Amino acid sequence: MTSNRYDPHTFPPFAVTVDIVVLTVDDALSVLLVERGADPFAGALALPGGFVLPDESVADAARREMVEETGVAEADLEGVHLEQLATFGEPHRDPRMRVVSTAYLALSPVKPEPIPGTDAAAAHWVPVQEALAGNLAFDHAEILTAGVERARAKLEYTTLATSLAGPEFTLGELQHVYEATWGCSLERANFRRKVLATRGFVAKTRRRRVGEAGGAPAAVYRPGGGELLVPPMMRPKP
Amino acid sequence: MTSNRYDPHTFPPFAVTVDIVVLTVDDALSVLLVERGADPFAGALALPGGFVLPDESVADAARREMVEETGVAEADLEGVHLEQLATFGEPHRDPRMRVVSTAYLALSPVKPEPIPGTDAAAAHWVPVQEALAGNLAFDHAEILTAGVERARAKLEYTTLATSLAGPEFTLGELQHVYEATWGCSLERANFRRKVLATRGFVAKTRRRRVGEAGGAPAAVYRPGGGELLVPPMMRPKP
DNA sequence: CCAATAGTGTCTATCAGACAGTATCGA
DNA sequence: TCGATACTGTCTGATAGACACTATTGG
Repeated sequence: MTSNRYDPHTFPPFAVTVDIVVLTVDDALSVLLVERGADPFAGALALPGGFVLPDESVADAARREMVEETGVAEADLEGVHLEQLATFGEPHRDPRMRVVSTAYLALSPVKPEPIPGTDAAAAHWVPVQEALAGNLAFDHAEILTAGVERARAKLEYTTLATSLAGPEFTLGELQHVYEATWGCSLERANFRRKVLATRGFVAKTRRRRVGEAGGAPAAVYRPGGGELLVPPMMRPKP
Repeated sequence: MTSNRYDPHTFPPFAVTVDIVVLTVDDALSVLLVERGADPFAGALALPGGFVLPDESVADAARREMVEETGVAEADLEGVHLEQLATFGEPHRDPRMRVVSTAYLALSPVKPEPIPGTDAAAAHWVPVQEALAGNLAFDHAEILTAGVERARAKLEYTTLATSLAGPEFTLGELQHVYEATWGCSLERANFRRKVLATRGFVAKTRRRRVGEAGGAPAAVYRPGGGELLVPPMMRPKP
């Protein structure tokens, strides 16, 4: 290790930012995007994010931006799963300067309403498919793709779908989270068997709920406390 | 998005580095560490790494450090699997200045010999268990733990074990890679059945090889080209 | 009544765990 | 010969896929 390589006086200066892929399941899997006001990419859609502050950890910056830019109430952050996704560090990914950005993945059961008068006012939900078909700013299409892939993979071997389904949900809703995220349909009976047979996946409440389209009232469940799904939920081929 | 947040003239400057967790399987799962010459942590063991240069991507920096600090010949990099692990950005992880480090995970089939007269001269292989029991510099114990966890998980659902077993290997050697990485023993017959039944995992060569401890000559295999293992290789509980 | 959703039961193919048994090397 | 490793075969239990059937709601 040559000495100059760690010399604090000669280090090459970088800007470090966080970008957040906030996903939720409505009808389709959707991502929260903000409209850029200034160049470059003025008017284009971008992931919410911003600079890491000098005395703040990268993870703290991600949590702060969640509150500032997405309108998630600080109290609601409890129910939102937030994890580090990957770091993007191509030299010219931002045309103005050298910026290294650490992307985070957030899975939110609710759709926080953009709050007028705040940074979050420019935010709105866009179906992922639509977002990737349009032109996102910077390399945010690549980041979004990585986020969606991570979410899809994690539904296989963790109980994270319960984070997307909300604090309370029916098995039908939980199945819809899987189907919207994976973009395929699952056998109802087999899905139920798998979920109920996996210890710690879901916990039954005493209540039942009637869906919007009628049908028999469904039992209401809560997340079961477990984290891992072994063996994993199988994902169909096509 | 407030305008000052992206003002190139007011951004908080950070140093960005890469740290590399190079793993190989000898008798035990081992990691390449370098002895630090200067404070802080002078004399302590650390992961190889260094600054990202101003015109270099973070991934390129990782590849460059692999060559400069680990003694892997540039040509041998072909056979080494290198992937981004995670980014560590606590404010005081380096006591001298604000450093954000992106960790990479490298899986190498060979043990590159430290080359005298280069940065790699200070490098040597240490069993992972031993490395974690000692005192690594900075937050490198945390980074190493993350690397080992990633490697263990990836052996389950990818064919990456073939990267650790080398360009050519016997099924016994491949099984040893799993056992050393997971720290458990597997049923020989079931392991063989799983590996051979998975398309694209291994490809048979015409040759056979006799092991060090005698025994019948084993068929020699090459990596089979596939990436994913579906369904995954099951990992025993204890 | 019908449409739609919730919930249950069952048959079958697949696959992992366990273990027995044979074959082939070096010493 | 023995010890060690390579390789094959088989039984069993667990589980996923497919599908049929019943139950309960709203309209």
